Amino acid sequence: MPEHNEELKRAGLKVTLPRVKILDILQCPDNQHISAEDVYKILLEQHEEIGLATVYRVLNQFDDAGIVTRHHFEGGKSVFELTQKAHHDHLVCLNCGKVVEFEDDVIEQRQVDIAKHNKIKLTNHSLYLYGECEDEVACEQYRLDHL
Amino acid sequence: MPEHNEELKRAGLKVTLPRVKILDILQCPDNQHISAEDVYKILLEQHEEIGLATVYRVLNQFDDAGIVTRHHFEGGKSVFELTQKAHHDHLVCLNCGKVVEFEDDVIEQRQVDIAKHNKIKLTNHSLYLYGECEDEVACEQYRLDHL
DNA sequence: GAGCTAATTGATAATTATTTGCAATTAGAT
DNA sequence: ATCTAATTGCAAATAATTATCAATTAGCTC
Ligand SMILES: [Mn+2]
Ligand SMILES: [Mn+2]
Ligand SMILES: [Zn+2]
Ligand SMILES: [Zn+2]
Repeated sequence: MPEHNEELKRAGLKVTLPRVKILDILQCPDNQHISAEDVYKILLEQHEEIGLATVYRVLNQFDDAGIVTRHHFEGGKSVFELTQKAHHDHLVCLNCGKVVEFEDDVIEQRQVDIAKHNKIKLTNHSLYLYGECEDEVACEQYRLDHL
Repeated sequence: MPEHNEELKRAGLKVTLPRVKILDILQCPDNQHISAEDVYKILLEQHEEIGLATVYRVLNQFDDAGIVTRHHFEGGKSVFELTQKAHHDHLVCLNCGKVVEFEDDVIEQRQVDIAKHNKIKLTNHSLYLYGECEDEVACEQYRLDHL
């Protein structure tokens, strides 16, 4: 019933429980910029019997269909987010993992100019700013969780 | 004798054949932005008996010492380059793998402003522009080599 | 609604990139 | 020359992701 189904059909993908559940998870604000492994963990918490291989497969299909966007933050694993209407780039806190999104027309335009200047047809780009946020609590909590 | 030795000693690393050979390879203009695996292949061609694990270890040590800079271009594997005096970002041709370096003060400054605006202490960033260059020959050759 | 078929899934094995453990080897200090 | 911590090679171990394949379904077709 929900509009999820429409999105899947438009992409030529059958409406299956794994796909709907994964879309549900991506939908949740807490889970923006989430890894395949973390999607899988949430499914386990929800007692959904969906295999990790399926999670990877579905996320790849969503990526191909443009439903999600894949990012490569530092850390080696891919993270995904529902594709937004507008392009944006990211600030990532190296201490607590917090991700802040931003858009900057000046940077975007410069990229176009640089590509043109070098006679390269620009197809896409990735820009990640890494740093340390001021949220002491979040940073500390993250450190505890991750070691 | 060469100034390689100085760089290694300054980093508190013993001057060993693997390290010197790997520096030699990184030195070569053809090998800017090279992966560990490719460094290893070149060592094989040179009939140097250096293990792949050593290549990874040495590159990590060089990275820690700031001797090399690690990049994560699309493709999953890390690529390394000798750390340049000046920071720069990269344009990468998705067809032939060619890498073009560029510096843009406007973009750099904007990044600083954006980080400040979001109250994050900027420590580093990665910016990669992907596209298709006009070098038909190189692009075709690359396709043949990689499939 | 039954039947059909290509798409999908789960479990597991396989890959790829990279790291680790460990015994044997050395660079560089004494 | 001696000594020792650093280094290396090789093999085994990890981590992230993909491929294989038999069993299960979503979405027609009648
Ligand atoms: Mn985002
Ligand atoms: Mn470079
Ligand atoms: Zn933080
Ligand atoms: Zn090219």
